[in-house]
Formats: sequence, C-alpha cells, structure tokens
Amino acid sequence: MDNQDVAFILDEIGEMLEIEGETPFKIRAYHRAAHTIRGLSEDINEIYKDNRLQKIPGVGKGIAERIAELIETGKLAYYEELRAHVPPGLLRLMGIPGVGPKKARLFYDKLGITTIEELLRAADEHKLKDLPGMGLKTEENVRRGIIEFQHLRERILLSEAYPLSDNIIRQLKKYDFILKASAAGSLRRMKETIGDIDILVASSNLKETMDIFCGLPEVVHILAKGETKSSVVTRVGLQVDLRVVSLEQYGAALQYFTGSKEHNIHLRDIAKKKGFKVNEYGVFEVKTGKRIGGVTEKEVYNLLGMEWIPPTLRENKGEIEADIADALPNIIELSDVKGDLHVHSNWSDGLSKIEEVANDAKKRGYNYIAISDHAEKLKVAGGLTANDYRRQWEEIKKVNQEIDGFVILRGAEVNIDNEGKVDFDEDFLKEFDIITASVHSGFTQSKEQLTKRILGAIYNKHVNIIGHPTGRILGKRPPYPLDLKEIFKAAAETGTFLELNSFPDRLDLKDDYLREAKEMGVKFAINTDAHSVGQLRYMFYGVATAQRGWLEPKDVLNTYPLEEMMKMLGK
DNA sequence: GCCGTTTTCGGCCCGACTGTTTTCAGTCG
Repeated sequence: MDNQDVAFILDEIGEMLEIEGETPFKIRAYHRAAHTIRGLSEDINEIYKDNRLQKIPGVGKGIAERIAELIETGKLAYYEELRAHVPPGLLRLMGIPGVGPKKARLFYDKLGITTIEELLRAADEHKLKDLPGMGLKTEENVRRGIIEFQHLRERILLSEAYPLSDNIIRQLKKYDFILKASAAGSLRRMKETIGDIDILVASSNLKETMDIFCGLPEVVHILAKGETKSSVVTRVGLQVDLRVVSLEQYGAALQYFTGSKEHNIHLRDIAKKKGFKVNEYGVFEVKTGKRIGGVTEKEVYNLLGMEWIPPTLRENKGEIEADIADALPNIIELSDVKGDLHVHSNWSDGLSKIEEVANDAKKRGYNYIAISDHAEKLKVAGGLTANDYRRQWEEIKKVNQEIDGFVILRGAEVNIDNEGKVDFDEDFLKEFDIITASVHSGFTQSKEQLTKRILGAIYNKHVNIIGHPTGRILGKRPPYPLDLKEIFKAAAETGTFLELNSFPDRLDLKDDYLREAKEMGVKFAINTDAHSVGQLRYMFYGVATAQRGWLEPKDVLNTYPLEEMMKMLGK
C-alpha cells in the first residue's frame, strides 16, 4: 500500500460520496487529502509508523483513521461498504462529458446501468429521454459524449499542449478587436500534463471573437458556444475552452482562470475575511458591492494585501502563506541558466555533432555545456569505452579552440549497476570534468535494492550528479520504488547534485519532490538530456518544473558561472 | 471531513452554460 494506492482509494471514496449525494465539503475533504498524499515524497507507511498522519495538510482524525486501517489491514471497511452501494462502473460513467454524479445515479437506479457500453445502448434505444430531468437533447448529448469520450485523449504532455495553445493564441491575436490573449489554467501553471487548454481573451467584440474561435481550422467539434464562454474539441482530441472578458476585467479573469482551483478557494477565503469578494470580473467590496479593482492580476493580489504570485506556484501548497509572510521564493527563470550539463552527441545515441550542439547552446546564451554521452555498459545506447572518450576529448578540445566565449566540458553519463557501482575506475573517472550517474536497468527491483544502488552512486566521490533519479516516463513507466528521504539526505550530505531532467516525458525529479529535497538541503542540476540540437529547448520545461518546485537560482548548479560551478564540482 | 490569535461549532468560492423544471438543477472549471 503506497502513497499512490492510498490516494487512489481516497479519490474513489470522494467520487462515490458524490454519487451518494453527500455534502460537497466532505467530498472535497477526501479529494484534498488524496491530492496532498499523491505529492508526498515520503512513504505514507513511514508517516503512519511515526504517528504523523494528522500532520499531513487536509488529513484530520477521520481520514487518518481510514488510512491507518488501510495500512494495517490492506483493506478498508468503509470503502468496501461504499462499493457495495455504488458499483465501480458508475465512477467511469462520470468520466463522460455531461454526466455527473446525479445522472450516473439516475441511470443506475432507473435502468440498472453500470457500464459505458450499457449506457450507449440505452441511449441508442432512446431509453434515457423519458427519465426525470432528461429529454431528447440531453439523451443525444450523452450519446455523443460517450462517442467523444472514446476519442478524447487522456492528459497530454505539457510539451504537446504548449505549442498548440500558442498557435491558437497567435491566430486570435491577428484580429484588432482581440486586445489581449493568454493561456490560463494548468498550462499557464506549467503542470507536467494537461487535461485541456484554457484560453482567456480580452475583446471588444464578443460575438465575432466566439465565431472566430469556433471556426479555427483545428476545431472539429463545438461542445458549447455562449456569449462569453465556448468549448471545442480539436483535431488531436484535446478540449480547448475560451473565455472572453472586457479589458478592465482581464486581470481578475486571468487570475481566476489560471487557478488552481485550490489556490483560488484559499484566495477568496482570504478576500472574504477582509470584506471583499473576488470573481472573474474583479475585486468587490461586499458591503457596497463596489468594484475596487481587477484590471491586472497584480492589482487583485495587492488589494488582498499580497504580492503577485507566479502562476507556477499557484497550487495552494503554502504559496499564499509564504506571500503573506513576505517569504515567496525568488524562483529561477530560464535566463538564469548558464549551461546544460547533460547532452548527448552522435558519439553515442545522440543525433547531432558536438560542434552543432555547442553552437546552438551558445546561441541560447549559455556559457558552457557538458557532452555527457553514455558509457560502455549501456550497449543499446552505443555506450563509449575509455578509448572512445579519449578520442572524443580530442574533438572537444578542437571545437573549444574554434568557438569563442564558450566552453565544452568533458562529461559522461555512466550507469549505476546492480551493486551501486558505476562504469570505469576512479583513475579514469577523475579525468572527466563532470560525471552524471543514472539507473538504466533493473526497474523492477525492490525498493531496498534500488535505493542502495543510488546511494552507492551518491557516495562515490567522483559522481557529481544523479541523472533522472526516479526513472519515470510519463504515461509509460511509473517511477521505480525508492526511499527518497534517504536519497535526499545522502545527496545533501555529500553535495551530490540531483538532476531535474527536462525531457518532457521525464521531468524527473518532479515538482513536489524538488521542493522536499530542497528543504532537506539538496542542490540540483537542470539538464535537458538532449539527444539532438532541437531538444536543447526542453530546458524551458525543466525550468518551469523547477519553479513549481520552488527552486531558486542558488539551488541550481548550472546557474553559476563556469569557474564557480567547477569549484562546486570540486574541480 | 477539515479547520481555527476573530471560532472546537459553523463555516466551507463563485459563476457560465445547457436543457428542461416556468424558476432551477446539473455539470463544469
């Protein structure tokens, strides 16, 4: 029973309570607890053993007891009881656009429907339209919802959604009456995956704006089209929502639609206590109903006695408290990055020549890169032998002589074997400028063994960086099990940097872990792991993730000038 | 179910769109 299992069950309890018609606050309590637990790096079993469950934000007496039962017995009577009332299939019905807890319950109570297939059949046979609260149109919407649901994509990678959103915004901005346009929602907060794209526009012509949006070439289906809000499905199966406001409402609306939901709830709670009301149209004084601001986001926060909070921090994970205490982090920006320390070349499994990579990196404003090709044990990636590296260093030397104001470092990505040892002996490792060590095999080993392997690499004094520490591939492979607390402790103690791998399907360490590691004194390197010149741009996503992990420039190795950085590496 | 130097009880964010229910419920974000 790990953190993800517990979070999953708490979420399901929340959903079942919705179908049972429970009070929304109780439902939210379960989802909130699940959300927090999902993001913890520390093992929930450890927390339980230390009797600290109720220290977890959103976990009180009730939920702590449920978790304790789950951990002790592997089961939860309350959960089983709910499942007996609410067939699990109903939770899947709620995934259909337009079907919520009430309709799911209705379909089950009146027609005994528990699966999406049964629901589609019932819709085809027109059995839904005569149910209370239903009609022909709703029946058709449910039917279409099911068909679309089957085509609608799961959450997609940020790196996929971002260009799509950019493209739509660019098209909208061509029109004079569209005064401002921006992404909002999870995309603006730069979450690692995106469920749908939210776009906000300030326009002087509502109707025309909606027509243009719904008529974009990417749009294959219009879900809703109103005066100020429309939803469409695009060719790639992603939903895009557009909200249109006036120029003077833009700041409040941008704040509102950027979320997160939890951040906004907290913010409006603060507003309420100060006698204000915040909605997408502005900040209002409750007593008089008078609008007192909302032209810019900054104004919204300032009126509540706060500083503007960067979107990447708006997850209600302490940023509001930090803001009030005047203790917001000075988060890292892309422009702080002075180099990329994990780049592959065509010497191993990369596509680009060292020279091409260096020139592109220089163009990005970097001062240095480390060519860190795979070492020999990773045969599938064309790993280099000691002799190969020596020949590669000749080439690096040559390119270094040809290129001004820029330095290519001699790096390697070595493998951590089953015993925690890495390729090559000490004498040879010493000759590199920088060594990154990564796990590339044995993902199914036990938590103890995997932790021991990585600790072995951390305590190796020639290893500077641990590459993609948890090994996850978003949408493909879960992180391998690790005792992260032990790893963070060892990394802090030895001054070993943990990588934030910027590859869009890795983003490893992830945001929550970065923050916990930072609090334990760990330092990081944000690298792209680029296998071609074009992939150097992924630094953008790495830095965004670093922001979400509250990292500041001083926490990140490759924000330091070359000389200082080399000193930090002990060179 | 959680939470609290304004509270251990009484709060808990707020509004748009849709369809059907002639005044609002359900869904969504």
